[in-house]
Amino acid sequence: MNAFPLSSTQISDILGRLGYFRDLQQPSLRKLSADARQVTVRRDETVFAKGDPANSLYVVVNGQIKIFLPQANRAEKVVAMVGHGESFGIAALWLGLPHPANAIAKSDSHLLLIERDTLMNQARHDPLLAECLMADLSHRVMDLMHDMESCTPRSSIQRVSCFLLQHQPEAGIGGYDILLSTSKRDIAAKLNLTQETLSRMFQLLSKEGAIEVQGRLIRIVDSRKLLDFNQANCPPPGALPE
Amino acid sequence: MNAFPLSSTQISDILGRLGYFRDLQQPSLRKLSADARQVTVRRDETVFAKGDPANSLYVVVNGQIKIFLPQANRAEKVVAMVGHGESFGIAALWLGLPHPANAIAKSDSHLLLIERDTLMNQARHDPLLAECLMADLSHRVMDLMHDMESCTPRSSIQRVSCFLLQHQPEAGIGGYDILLSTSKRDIAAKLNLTQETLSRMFQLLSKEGAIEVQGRLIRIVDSRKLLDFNQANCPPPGALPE
DNA sequence: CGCGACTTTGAAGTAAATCAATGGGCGTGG
DNA sequence: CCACGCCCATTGATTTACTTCAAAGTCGCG
Repeated sequence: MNAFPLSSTQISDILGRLGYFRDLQQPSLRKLSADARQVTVRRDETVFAKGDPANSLYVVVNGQIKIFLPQANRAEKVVAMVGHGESFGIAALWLGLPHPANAIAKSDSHLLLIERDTLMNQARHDPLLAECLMADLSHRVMDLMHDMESCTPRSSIQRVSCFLLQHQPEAGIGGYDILLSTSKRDIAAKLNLTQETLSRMFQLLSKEGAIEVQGRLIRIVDSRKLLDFNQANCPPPGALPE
Repeated sequence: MNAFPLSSTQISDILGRLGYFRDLQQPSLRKLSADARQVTVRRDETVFAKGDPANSLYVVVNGQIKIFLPQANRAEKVVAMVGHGESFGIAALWLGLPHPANAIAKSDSHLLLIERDTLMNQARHDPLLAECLMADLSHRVMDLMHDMESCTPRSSIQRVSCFLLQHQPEAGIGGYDILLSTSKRDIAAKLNLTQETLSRMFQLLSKEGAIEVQGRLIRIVDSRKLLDFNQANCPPPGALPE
C-alpha cells in the first residue's frame, strides 16, 4: 500500500467529481482534502484486516475492493464489492471501533484516505456533508438487508434466484441483463454458496429457460420463472399454495 | 396500532430520557416532538411490512419489536430485536425508500413516531442530532455485520458458538452469562437455524462443558472451548462422541 | 389444575458441501 | 503462432449435517 503524493487541490478536484461528494461546496471539499492522501494498492493486497483500528475513510478512485468476513475452513463471506466513487469503512470509523471485516483489492486500485478527525469535525460544521454521510450509511444498511435476504434462504436455488431478482432494474416482468461485478467464485461467497453449487444452479435455471449464461453476463429471459423458484419450496410443483 | 394523544412537552420529556437523544438540547427536542405521536401496538401486531413506505422514525418507549425478513416456507430471518430507547426504520426513511423488512411487536409496546420531514429538517439545523443519527446508523451497520458473521458459517455449531462469543463482555477467557433477549425460536431464526437444531447444539455444547443452559439464561463456562468449536472445521476428530 | 406456548427428543430423507479431476480462456514467453 | 501455465469454471461421485415431520415433555399462567 504505497502513499502517492498529490496536492491538496488535486485531491479536492478528484473528490468533487466522485458522486459521493458531488453536492458538497468548495470550502468543505478543501477542508477534507487538506490532510487526505492517496494510496495505491495492488491486486490481492490487504487494505485493512478485521480488528484493525479505523482511522480513516476510504474512497475508491478506481479499481475494486472486496469487503469480506473471514471464516473457518478458509471460506469467506463477501459483504460488498466497492468500486469507483464509492467509499468504505465509515461505520467503524464513526464509532471509533475496529473494522468488522477485511478489505482487499481485487485489482490494482487507487484510494483516497480521509482522516477521521477531519471528517468528523467537518461533518459537524457542514450539514450537507452530514447528509451525504447519512445517505451513504443508509445505503449500506439497505444493501446489507438485501444481502441478508439473498444469502439466508435455505435452498440454494432460492438464494440464486433471489439474487438475480434483486438486480431487476424495475419491478416488472420483462427480461434484462446482469453483468456480474466480480468472479462467480466471489458471487458464490456473497450468497454463501460454493462455486460448484452456484454453477449447478445456473445450469438448472438455464435448462428451465429462466436465464442464459455467457461468462459474467447473465441474461434473465423469464423473471416469472425466477419468482417461482424463489417462492416455491423447491421441487414439489404446486405443493403448498395458500 | 392505536394513536395515543400526548402533549408535545410530555413527548419531549420521554424523548429526552431515552438515551438515543440523551445529548440533545431542549430546543431540538421540542421541534422533534412538535408533530410526533405515540402509538401502542399489541403483541403480534404488525408495525409495518416489507415494502411499506417509510414515513416516520420509530422509537421504542417500552416493549419489544422484532425486525425480520419473510421467507418462503413460512420461515423468517430475524434481523434485530429492538427494545427500550432504541429506534428502527431510519435507513429506509432517510433514503425515501420502502421498508426492507417487516416489524411486529413481540409484546405490547409503546412507540414514538417522528415525522420524516421534521427529522430531516431538524438534522440539517442541529449537528448534534445529525451526529446521533450517524452513530445510530453506524451501530446498525456494525450489528448487521456481526449478524452476517454469526449466521453465515457453514456448520450450525459454528453459528451458535460465534453467537455466544459475540456476547462476550470483554475480550478475555473468563466465564460470563447471557440472557437471551427473546425466545429460542427467534434466536434460531436470527442464526438461520431451526429451533430443533439450536436446541441440539446447546445440548452438545453443554455435554462438552462449554456452557450451561437454564431457560433463557446461558452461562458460558469455558469460552476457550467455544473458540475451538468456532474455528475448527467442526468436530475435532474424536471430540464428538455419538 | 389444565391449557397453550415453547422446547426438547427421535427418526428419516435430502440438499448441499466436499473431494477430485477435467475443461476452457487468457496472457506470457518460447 | 503455438505451447505452456495459471486461474476460473464445470462436472461427477460421495458423504453428512441439517431440515423436516411427528410426538412428547416443560414451563408459566389464568
